[in-house]
Amino acid sequence: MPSQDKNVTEHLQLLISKALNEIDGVAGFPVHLEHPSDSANGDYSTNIAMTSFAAAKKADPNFQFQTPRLWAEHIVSTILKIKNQQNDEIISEVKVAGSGFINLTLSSSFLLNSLKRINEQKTQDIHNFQKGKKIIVEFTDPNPFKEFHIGHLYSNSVGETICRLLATTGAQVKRVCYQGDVGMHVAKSIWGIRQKLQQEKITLQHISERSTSERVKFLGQAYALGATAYEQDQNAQKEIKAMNFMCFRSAQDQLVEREGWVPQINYAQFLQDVEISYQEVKEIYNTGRRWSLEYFETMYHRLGMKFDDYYFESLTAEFGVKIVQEYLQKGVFKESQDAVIFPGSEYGLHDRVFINSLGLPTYECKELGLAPEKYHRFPYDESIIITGKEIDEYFKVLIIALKEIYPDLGNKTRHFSHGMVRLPEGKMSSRTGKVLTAEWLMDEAKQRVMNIFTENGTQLSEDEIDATAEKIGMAAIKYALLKSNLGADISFSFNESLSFQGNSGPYLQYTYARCRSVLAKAGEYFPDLATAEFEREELEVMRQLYQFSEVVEKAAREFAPHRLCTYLFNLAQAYNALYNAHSILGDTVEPVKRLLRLELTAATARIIQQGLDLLGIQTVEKM
RNA sequence: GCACCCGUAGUUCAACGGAUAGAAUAGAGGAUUGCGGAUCCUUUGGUCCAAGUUCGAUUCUUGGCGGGUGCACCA
Repeated sequence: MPSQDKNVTEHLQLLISKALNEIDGVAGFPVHLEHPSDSANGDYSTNIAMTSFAAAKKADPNFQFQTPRLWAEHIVSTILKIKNQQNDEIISEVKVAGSGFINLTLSSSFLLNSLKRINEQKTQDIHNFQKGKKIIVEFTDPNPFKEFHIGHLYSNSVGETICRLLATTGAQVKRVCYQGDVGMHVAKSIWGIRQKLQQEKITLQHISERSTSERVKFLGQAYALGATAYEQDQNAQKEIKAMNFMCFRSAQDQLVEREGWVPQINYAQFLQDVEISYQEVKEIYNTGRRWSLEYFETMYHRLGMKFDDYYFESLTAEFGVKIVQEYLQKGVFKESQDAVIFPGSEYGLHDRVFINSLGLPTYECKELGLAPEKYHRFPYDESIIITGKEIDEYFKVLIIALKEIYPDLGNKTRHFSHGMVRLPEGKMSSRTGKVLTAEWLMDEAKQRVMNIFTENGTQLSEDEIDATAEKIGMAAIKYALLKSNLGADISFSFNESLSFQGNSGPYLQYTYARCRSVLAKAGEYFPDLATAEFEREELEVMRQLYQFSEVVEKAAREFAPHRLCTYLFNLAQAYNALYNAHSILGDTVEPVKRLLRLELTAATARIIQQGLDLLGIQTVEKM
């Protein structure tokens, strides 16, 4: 007897393969199984008869089957023969349908067994096909001194889910965040801070005493001030450029002090006739940077995740410059118009600047320094980088360059991108100040939940309301971000994304809470499932339940969290339909049915909880 | 102009080359003297266009049309 339901799909594939081996001309033919969209066509379906028809006809001169359908009948009879030989009780029916599909229906004993199994285990087993594999995943990547906006929230939600999916397949996952703590955006902020301190006649110390979000608000205003001045005031522009060099230098100084690093760039040359005090800029820089990073931590905490390590551009800049200079000598890079470029056009892509004409590293150069540094700290088997899709083109060039320099690291690196967060009002911009911050969105979602509590009533006590509203609001946001395919843009209209009806995070939480409520009312019971005739709604729930581990594995393999969302929603729908059609605890319900339905309720709750957890979403017992 | 991504109900999204293209939402109509009505049921409505490959194309190829993003010293 084969293992019951460790992996049904593989078991069925094996069964069909055995049958094919007994038929001339199709031995070893790949068997493809799928779940028919209409359950009237069974639980599994294979198109093997259609795909192998031509080959079988060619291989056998005495081929006697006129159509794929007749050919399918022949395969089915062989499958049934094997099934009887090995006393297979997993499938109850195998038959031909349509133009030659072979449909397989799972037996009720199999379905009952998998139901039982789900409820016996605290967490469901997922095939650990990546056991021991070390995977480093970079995501979110907000820039210190700037807003943590909803694009970062999107990247964070996607990244965290990917990490959880990879971990559940056995991988050892390292979550890392890479942050742009140097560059013009930082210099603009510093200029703005200095200006504001002078205007408002206050010191950094005064701001330090304010709350984290107050400080961040201050930084945001400072950036806006600096950005505007940069465009309108030539003198300010000159000062900002100087401050930029000072920031780089400050980071370099630290590296020199800490590990005796040999400076790669002489920043002093850019600072000869500058009147601004390096010490002053350095202090503003270090303080503002710290405020920002502290603020980001509060965001990660609220999002329910934690990074294992952080990388900064100030560091990778130095590393990158060293690498580029070394490989310029070796001919990987070229000089062009006083800059150092990677000739991507020779690889069918486009050229990119790695060191600009002033001798400063660009983002590309820094990223090149990042790869070996990541490997140095965590010798990975695979490196995943998740970003918005606006840098797709650039990443293609970067990975080619990486492969030229460190073939091993280059081959281990994969870039995944998600779409843009589109708003009805147009694209987000930090310059026009029309940024939607993650914090604002999370507060807004929470407030909407509070409003629903007020309107519809709630079963929660006063002191539970706040924490629960937070969980439901977060569920609404994360689910809205994760439920569709990663490639396309997300349209973020509030009424759609924060709707708590239909295909939403709160719908799943509601279903979970409903299940828990039923189980609490049922009190203690002893599962003793007996095979009986199933109602249609009961059958539909069971047909969803056994697929959980399969769906999770697929979502992990394909980096497609939306598959898990779709699955959980289908399960919840099937359960709610059962709930509405049949009584569970009513007096007239037969004991056998009561037990079955309670087991279905318990399993649904478990699967929803585990599934939502993989999406980084918490369940609530009451709402 | 060139490159990449994307065109599916009014809207937001599914569909590993498979069967009658599924959901949600909006619209219309309904359901509880019961376990949570943030639920459920019924109904209206769709593959941008044209060729090609295939037993079979929303999916693959080519060409249009439409949208997004990017195209050297920002990240």
